[in-house]
Amino acid sequence: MLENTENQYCYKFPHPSVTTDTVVFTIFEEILRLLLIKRGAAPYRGSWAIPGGFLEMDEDLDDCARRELKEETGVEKIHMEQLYTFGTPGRDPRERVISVAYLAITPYENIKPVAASDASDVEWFPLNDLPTLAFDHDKIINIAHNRLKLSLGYSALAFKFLPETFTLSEAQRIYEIVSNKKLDKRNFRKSITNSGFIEETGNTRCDGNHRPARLYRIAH
Amino acid sequence: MLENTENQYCYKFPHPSVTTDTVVFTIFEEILRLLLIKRGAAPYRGSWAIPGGFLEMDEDLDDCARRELKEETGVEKIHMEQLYTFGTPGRDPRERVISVAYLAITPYENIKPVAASDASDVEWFPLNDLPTLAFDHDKIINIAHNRLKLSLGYSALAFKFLPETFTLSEAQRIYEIVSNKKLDKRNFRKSITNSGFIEETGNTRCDGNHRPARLYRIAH
DNA sequence: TTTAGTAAGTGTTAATTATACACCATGGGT
DNA sequence: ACCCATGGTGTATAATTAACACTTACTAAA
Repeated sequence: MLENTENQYCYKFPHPSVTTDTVVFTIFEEILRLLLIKRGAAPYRGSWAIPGGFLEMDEDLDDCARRELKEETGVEKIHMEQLYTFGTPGRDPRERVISVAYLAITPYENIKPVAASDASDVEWFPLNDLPTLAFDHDKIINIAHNRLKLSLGYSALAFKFLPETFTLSEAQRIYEIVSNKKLDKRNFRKSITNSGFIEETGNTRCDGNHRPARLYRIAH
Repeated sequence: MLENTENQYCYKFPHPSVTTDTVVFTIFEEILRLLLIKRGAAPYRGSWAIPGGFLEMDEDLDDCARRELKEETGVEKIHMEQLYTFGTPGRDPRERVISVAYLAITPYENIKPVAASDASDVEWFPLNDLPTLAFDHDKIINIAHNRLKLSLGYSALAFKFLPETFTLSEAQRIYEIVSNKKLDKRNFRKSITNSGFIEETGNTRCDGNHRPARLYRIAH
């Protein structure tokens, strides 16, 4: 950097902007949904987009993703992981923008999104019924969905959709919805209890006119 | 951007630099190695580092990674994929730098690295015997190695170490070296020929006083 | 209090996939 | 012709995955 006078930051070579953008997934009423904001500022003012914004100079990428998500939607304390970085020239009409995309997952009940900052609205949209999106956000969402499906088997990612305690039937529904495949109840329970991902809490919960279900939590 | 006079690029908000850095793997003499450059300029002048450099304003991230690799080492026409983006503040002493890291794989015979540009030297180093590295490049290499091992089973990545045609014994050696496990010859040949990744060329090659080996190539 | 309804919970068998293991084939070199 | 070195092949067992149906425990309504 060469000088800094009256809010001007000058460099010998041009620098791109860096943003983080986050694809937040949840499941509500048996449907995989994601969190979009309505943009309150240009460009794409009034369009729906995934939440995100510009990196500050003293913050780590992960922190930026969390901060922007919280600022625009109020959402915090959520599972987040880095997904992919998008930087094709022209993807933002203002200037060259490199966007580090994140994948986030939350139980629906855990959060109550509230629009603020650059967002004039926030809403959960079914993944299969999305509005037209700003920038290349459709592409980012596509990659996020692929990652989600791929990781299901190899990781405990699915449990990030569930609250702290949950029943095996609830867990099975998550797997079925994300993978879009029906699973066998007995085989599912066998493999999931043998996986070591989860453990019994010792409690049960009854939510209807039927036998109560045992509650589980993520192990350790 | 606000103005641009005499090679000064000014912005209302500070912008980080963006670089790409590439971890290039090969296998030579049964050892997994990676390509390092000796830095010809500050910071870390004289230290070894993975090749990379600053993003230009009109080029895509993938193109930048290829260009920088070619400029510094002469290496081109090589398999590359995006790995992870590193952006912890302070990782570069000059200014805030976001580095999009790439993973590359090449057959040893395909390329002949030659130092140029900011590199005063280029060399293949055994992964298990690396010098002290500039920046956080040890961390990047670590993540690249993990990705490499993880992807071995699920992808055709291993074949990127091999020339266009290769024998099954050569392929097996790649898998053994990367995973660091000895494999059974018959089981390996069964699984690899059933995987659909490769097909016979119809030719054979003889390189010694023994039966000639059938040659294979990546399918399609 | 009996009955009907609902989701929870449980084992066994068959099919597939992964693992372990040893010898003959084919060429070059002497 | 014989030796050497690597290429190439099949089968039997173990482990894993896939398919499949009934009983249990509770609520609510008759």
